[in-house]
Amino acid sequence: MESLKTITVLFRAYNSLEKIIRKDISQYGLNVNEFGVLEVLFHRDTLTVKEVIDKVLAPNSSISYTIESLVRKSLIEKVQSIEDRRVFYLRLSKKGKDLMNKIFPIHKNNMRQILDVLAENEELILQRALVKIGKTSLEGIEKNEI
Amino acid sequence: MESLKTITVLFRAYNSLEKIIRKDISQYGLNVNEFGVLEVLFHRDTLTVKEVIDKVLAPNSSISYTIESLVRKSLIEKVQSIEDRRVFYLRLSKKGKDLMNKIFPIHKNNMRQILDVLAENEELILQRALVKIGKTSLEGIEKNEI
DNA sequence: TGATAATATTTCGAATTCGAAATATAATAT
DNA sequence: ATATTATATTTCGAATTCGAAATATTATCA
Repeated sequence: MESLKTITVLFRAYNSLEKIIRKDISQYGLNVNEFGVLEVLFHRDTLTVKEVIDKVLAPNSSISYTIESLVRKSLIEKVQSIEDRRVFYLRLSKKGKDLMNKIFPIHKNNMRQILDVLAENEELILQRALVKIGKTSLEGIEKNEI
Repeated sequence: MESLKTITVLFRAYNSLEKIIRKDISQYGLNVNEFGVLEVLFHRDTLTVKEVIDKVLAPNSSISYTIESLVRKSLIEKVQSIEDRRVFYLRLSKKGKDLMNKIFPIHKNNMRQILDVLAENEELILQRALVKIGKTSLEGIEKNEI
């Protein structure tokens, strides 16, 4: 392959999805990063700040701000680790869980509706390809190569 | 399919690519939107503001700001249409062309290096799938359905 | 032990990006 | 021809996001 069409369509797909999500969740007073953090905690229960940062892939300063904001809104709880006091554990509060139990199914429905233009097999290949790209570029970032 | 894994990996892939691009082009004093606009004009010669907005998929206010900034940097030229004076045409200046002729091949190389983890066939399927997703979600945005 | 390096997280000011409303112009309908 | 609607673009203030440096704590090593 020669062109960057893949990058172009990836960016376009991302941007339109993001636009939908942004609009969808703004009615609950959430922005995209906030929703991302909530979603990660919704599925994984307790995580450290670092783990959340690694999953969401946004800069640590942004996530730090986001977490602050979610704590202020009482949607998550933040507890300092006793063994290693650099570390803070995060988890959804009752309020946060309730919100996500309400929002997430709707969100999931919206997203699945879009994804269902793909055949099951197609979606699987898409997933695998995206994972590969994600991994490869992450390596580039870490090794500072690119 | 049931889960939203596809969305997750799409967002991760996007975020790591964006991080690389951001870093890559910041050495030329450009941000991602600026580069996006330059890239579009690099390939299409003359476009209106609206056409650029539709291609980049960022909010018109953001692109307006970006265009302003590129004009200030003398990287693009902006000319009002005579037939329809609501419309402004955009194109790269000499300086902008020179910059892109220098930057783009490097950028392309970096991106292709990442994409080349995929087999040709895999990349083609990825492209098609992403186009479908992009289109479907765009329809959702326009019809205000989701 | 004390110094140095590594890791986790936050702070800070600047830059970017956003959505909504405003402006400018053109197209359509009455 | 005038009013209304539609389209293209910008303005504006607020919110978000960024990168770099700072802080806090732990691990390593001389």
